[in-house]
Amino acid sequence: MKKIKVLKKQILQRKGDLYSKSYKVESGLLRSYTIDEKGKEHIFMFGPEGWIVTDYVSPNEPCELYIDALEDSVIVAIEKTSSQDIDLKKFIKRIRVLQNRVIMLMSATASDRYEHFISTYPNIIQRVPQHMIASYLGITPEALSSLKSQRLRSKQ
Amino acid sequence: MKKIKVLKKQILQRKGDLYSKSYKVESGLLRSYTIDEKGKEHIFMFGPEGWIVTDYVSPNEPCELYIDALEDSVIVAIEKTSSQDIDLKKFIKRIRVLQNRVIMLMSATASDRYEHFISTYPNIIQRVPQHMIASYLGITPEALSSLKSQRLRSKQ
DNA sequence: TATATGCATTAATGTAGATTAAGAAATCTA
DNA sequence: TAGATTTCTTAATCTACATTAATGCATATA
Repeated sequence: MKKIKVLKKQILQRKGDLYSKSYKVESGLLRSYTIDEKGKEHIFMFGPEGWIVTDYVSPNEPCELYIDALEDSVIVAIEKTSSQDIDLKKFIKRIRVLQNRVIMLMSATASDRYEHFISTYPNIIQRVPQHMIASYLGITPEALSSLKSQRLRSKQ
Repeated sequence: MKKIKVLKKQILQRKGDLYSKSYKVESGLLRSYTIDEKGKEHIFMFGPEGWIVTDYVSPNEPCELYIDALEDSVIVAIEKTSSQDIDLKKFIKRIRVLQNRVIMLMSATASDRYEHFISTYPNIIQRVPQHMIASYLGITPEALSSLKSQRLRSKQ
């Protein structure tokens, strides 16, 4: 149970790393993401205070995701092998989130996905740049920008 | 451990059901899917022989997915509460599959997703109608059809 | 303080895939 | 066997979002 201070932009884990850990966020904000063949980043998850950010791979498999800090943060690194923290309900919850994400990507418009995002994670929006929200939603920053101004216009 | 015979089109589980089980496929083919607000089906998973098809919700939560049989099948229903079958590696594997699906939906074209599908599940293609493959890929049957003929043309 | 770098917005143009519609082929069912 | 139903294909049109590019602003760095 070691508490670690990390600075904004610090990378905790890279794709391909072995012996990856889980990171419990005490304060600050982490994210996990991939980089595709075209060099484009795709954000999987934002991890604010209280969340656990991890790449769900078995302890000794090479990991799939990058994890870095979006703000200066204090985190606790947890060994994946220590079984006391393997909470099956967390796994199930994560699967449901991912299932839901797949449904959203297949059936909802970018606009719907944005509405869903701001109602689910209202506190995240102020803390991360727009292009990262776009990356999470699976659209370009430009598309998000015009989507937002349409939204404003239609509300007033 | 009860072995059940189910006929094609038989529904094993509906969204909202409580006390859902896991289904191990001995022979035949199952699928899990959702129906969105517009009434459109989205297939999550095809489950041929040897696979376990389940909705990853906690034993007593209402489930999210429909599960039905695409072929006459023989299956074994497994209680979720029986902890002997809770294999963490299976959960992790499922999460990775879903993670990968999210990446694919966000970064790959329909054509890339189709190529990926046929190389990952080559045996499924002959067994299910095209519109279900399309549903799995997140495109319309028409889009899949034209995509296939383009593919043929470019190969010969 | 000046200059570079990152970020958000807007507009024009392009394109993947949706929608609609119609017809042919295959499969089911009476 | 005949009609109904499901499946697949093709083609025309439409639209959501990508791409490209230009501009303004904020933040970082020398």
